[in-house]
Amino acid sequence: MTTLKDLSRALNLSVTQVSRALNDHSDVSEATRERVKIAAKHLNYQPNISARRLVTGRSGLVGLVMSYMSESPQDRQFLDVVGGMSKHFARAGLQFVLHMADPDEDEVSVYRKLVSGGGIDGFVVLDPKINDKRLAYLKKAGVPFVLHGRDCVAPDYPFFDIDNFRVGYELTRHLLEQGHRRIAFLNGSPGRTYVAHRTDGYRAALAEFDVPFVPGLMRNDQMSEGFGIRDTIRLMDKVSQAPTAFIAGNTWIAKGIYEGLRALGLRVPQDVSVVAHDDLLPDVHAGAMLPPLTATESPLHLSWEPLARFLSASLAGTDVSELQSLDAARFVQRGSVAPPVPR
Amino acid sequence: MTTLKDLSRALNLSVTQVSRALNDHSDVSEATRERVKIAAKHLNYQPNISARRLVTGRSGLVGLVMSYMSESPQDRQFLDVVGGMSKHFARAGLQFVLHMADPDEDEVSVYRKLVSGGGIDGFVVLDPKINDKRLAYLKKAGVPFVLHGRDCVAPDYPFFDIDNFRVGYELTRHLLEQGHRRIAFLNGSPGRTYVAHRTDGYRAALAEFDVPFVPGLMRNDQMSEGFGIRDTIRLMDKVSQAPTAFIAGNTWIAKGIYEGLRALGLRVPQDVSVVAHDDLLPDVHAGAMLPPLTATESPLHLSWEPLARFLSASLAGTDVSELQSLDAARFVQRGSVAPPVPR
DNA sequence: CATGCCATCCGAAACGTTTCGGACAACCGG
DNA sequence: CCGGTTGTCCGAAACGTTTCGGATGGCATG
Repeated sequence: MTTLKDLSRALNLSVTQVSRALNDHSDVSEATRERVKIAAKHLNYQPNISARRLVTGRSGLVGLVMSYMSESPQDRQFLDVVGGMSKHFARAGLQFVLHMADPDEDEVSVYRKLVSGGGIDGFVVLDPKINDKRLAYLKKAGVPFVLHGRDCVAPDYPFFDIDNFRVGYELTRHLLEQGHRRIAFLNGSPGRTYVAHRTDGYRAALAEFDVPFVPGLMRNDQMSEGFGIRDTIRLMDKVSQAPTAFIAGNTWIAKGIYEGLRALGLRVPQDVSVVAHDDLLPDVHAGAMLPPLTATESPLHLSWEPLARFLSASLAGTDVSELQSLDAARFVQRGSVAPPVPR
Repeated sequence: MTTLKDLSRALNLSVTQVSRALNDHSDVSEATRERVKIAAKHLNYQPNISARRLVTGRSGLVGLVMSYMSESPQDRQFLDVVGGMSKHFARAGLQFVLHMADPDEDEVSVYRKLVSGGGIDGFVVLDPKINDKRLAYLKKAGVPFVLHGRDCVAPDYPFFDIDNFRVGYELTRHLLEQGHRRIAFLNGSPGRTYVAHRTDGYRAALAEFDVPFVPGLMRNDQMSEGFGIRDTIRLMDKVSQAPTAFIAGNTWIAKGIYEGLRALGLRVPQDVSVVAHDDLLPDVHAGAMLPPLTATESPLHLSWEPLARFLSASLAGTDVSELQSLDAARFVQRGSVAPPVPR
């Protein structure tokens, strides 16, 4: 293993200057900086993390904590999430530590342990809940993190999110404009912030059209095809109050809705309209469904790069204001919406 | 943060003795050991792992390098693999670093880079190829690793493998005993060691029954349903030389074979017999197929725990001989095999 | 020519731990 | 009483990095 001392010997420089050259400090001439960097590459020098961490507070390690819920539909996104993060952190020179927590272990204590004993510089936090305990801890402890999603409208930490209020609003409004008044929303798991944001958008659009909010039309469950099938049938069974249109939280749910409706002998969009939010997941394409599904779309796989970038920049001291991104989903009209049939 | 120095001051002892007391070394009296441990707990002492790692040369980090092949069917195992590893390493007090390599980057150089910083203590290596360059490098560099699979019959490194020779042998032999003589084998990707081992078992069984090996009946491709469908149809199309039985490398392939045969109007097992190796993957259950699939079974998800255990034990200095495990797959007879129909 | 400034460099300390080599006393057998 | 053993202890070095405080020489300014 090559150390700074080896380099300094080889270059006839002090250890100090070599270190400063490699870390792009100010008081080292351009010529020697070049010389040092070339030699470092040539001798295949890699800084010793432990030594660096001992003297600075930093380890060059970033973490992602997940809890293992076997067989949940999210699992299919897992490669995308973890692979994407890892790849981008590797490029930023950070090592990506994946910690799979025991499901019965307290979430916060996992973070605490990793911070105090494991020396992890910062975290990527996914899937925020309302009043998220992890966020509360990380904020209080002053540990850097980046969030996929948001806690509130204007947080003071780095985040990457899409405008889920608008997603809810636009999908609902589109249906309202076509004349629908009983609109069911098969949303995601309760307690998630993005689900709440979409609900807010939904209610805002209803309010604009003076349509009362009917709690029974808002369904919350883990996003899956099964949820779509089940709740479609349950909702359509209440004949007199059955919805004329459905909003699906993602394309898996939408696929379930399609199947549920087909099972009931109903056609999309002639009998019932359907719209969805489309994360552009690898396995279900809204445009390839029959009929093609009208949706707001926003590729989930584009999240990992900015998340990784934001966290490494945050560790490097970049101001929070530059590390916040709120994307708007794109509304794509296809063939799954028609005016409601009168009953 | 309390350090050893703080403790030594408070206890009126040397730093050395405090360290030795806490680490249960021999030459410290029982009395002071107690005294030290109580004080440590009282002052809430946490050893600084960076300092410890600096002096011991260990980082406490273990790595898994994967290359990102988007959309390959392996992706569905990814959560299982990575999640399982992470969980078990966390229990062993090791941090699990996942490195997603750029597909165009040289495999070996990735390892070299990770090793040379004193960064990573050891690796888990998956999916060994014949003449695997990663193994060659790790062996030469003296970096600890554990392999899922084997290089050769009796390697000198820790590994966890199942007896793939026997898998090939038993499945083939079972079909031979039922009278089959033209047996197709839809195996895995070429170049993998386990694929070669299964092929060897297949050939050994054929030889015992004096059945010549027909190269055209051995098909190698990435394990997927599509492979099963395609090659079943291609093989059955050569009417006069069509196989009377199929061996599938895993249950995805088997599912493809079932579908291919159904598409051709052929029944299992009346017209064609099928057997497979079953990794007990989460999404396709051999016993739940129609007809239930006769298979050798060996749960893949039981691999991760021993792999993690072997690697951490290897790092702790346990002898290699105790860190090698070769499991036999269990042969389960179900309803997918019948004697061949005479043509 | 004296002064100050700038660019470039270096020695040494520091981070907190483990461990090597030795010190000191007490005790034992001869 | 002596040599050796045993049970406790300690000082100091080492791990590889960053960084503080200064050192040196060249150059322009007055």
